[in-house]
Amino acid sequence: MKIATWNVNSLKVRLPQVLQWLEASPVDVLCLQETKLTDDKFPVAEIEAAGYQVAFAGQKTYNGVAILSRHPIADVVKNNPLFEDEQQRIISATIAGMRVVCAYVPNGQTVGSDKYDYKLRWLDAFARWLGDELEAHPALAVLGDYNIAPADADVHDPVAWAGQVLCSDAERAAFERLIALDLKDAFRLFPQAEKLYSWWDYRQMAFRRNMGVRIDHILLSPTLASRCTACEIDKLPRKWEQPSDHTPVIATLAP
DNA sequence: ATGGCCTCGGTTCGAGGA
Repeated sequence: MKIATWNVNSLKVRLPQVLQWLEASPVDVLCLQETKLTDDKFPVAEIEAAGYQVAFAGQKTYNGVAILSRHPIADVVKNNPLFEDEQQRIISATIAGMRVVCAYVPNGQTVGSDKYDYKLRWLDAFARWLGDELEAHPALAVLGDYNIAPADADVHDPVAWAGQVLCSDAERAAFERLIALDLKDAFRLFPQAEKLYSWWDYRQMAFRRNMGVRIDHILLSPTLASRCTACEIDKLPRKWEQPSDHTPVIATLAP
C-alpha cells in the first residue's frame, strides 16, 4: 500500500502531470492540494479513467483539496468541524480500513500578518480535531502541505530562513503539537540523505540549485507508523515542463 | 535588489503563494 501527497498548484494546469505521474507511480492513495477548481470543474472522468475514485472539496481561484484512491472511498468529511472556515483546505475519508486526512495548511504570508494569525488559529483547531480523530480512528494518516519546515535540517539555508514564515518558532511549535499527539513524521522514520526538500521557489533557479524546504509531510498514527517501511520524496515531476513548485511525497505501508 | 516566477481573474496588472 502506497499513499502520497502532492500540492499541484492548479489541477487544471497540472492534470496531465498528475496522470503521467500516476501511470509511472500507481500509488493506492494520492492526496492533492491547491486544486484551485470549483467542484463543477473537477476532472472526475479523466481521473476515473486512470483507475481512481475521487473525493474533492474545491473553490474558485484558491485552495481546494482532493483524495484519489484505487480502493473504495467512504465517509467523506470536508473541513474541520471545530473550525469555521470558508477556505477549502481539508478533506478526509476512510479507505482500506484507514482514515486519510488531506490537508492544505495556510501559508501565513509573513510572520505577524493577519494571514499568519489565521495560520496559527487554523493549526490550533487542526491539532484539537486530530486529537479527536486519533481516538476515533487508530489507523490515521494525515497527508498534505503543512507549510512548515519542522527543523533546520528541512531548510536549505537555515540562517537565511531563521524566524521567517514556514520556519518560525510558533509554526514549529504547532507542528510539534501534532507530533505530541503521537503522530510520526514518516520521512523521519528512516535514515535519509541530507538536503532533501519538497518545495522550491520558481525563481532564482532554486530547483537547479536545490534551494528548497521540506514542507509537505505524511504523519502517521502509531498503528500505521509501525507498518511503514519507507518514505521518499519523488523529485522527478519537478523536472518536467511546467511543473508544480511542490513535488510528491510517498509512504509505503506493509499489510 | 523591498527583485527574480507561476496561476488566476480578467484584461495587459494585482493578489497570493512560500
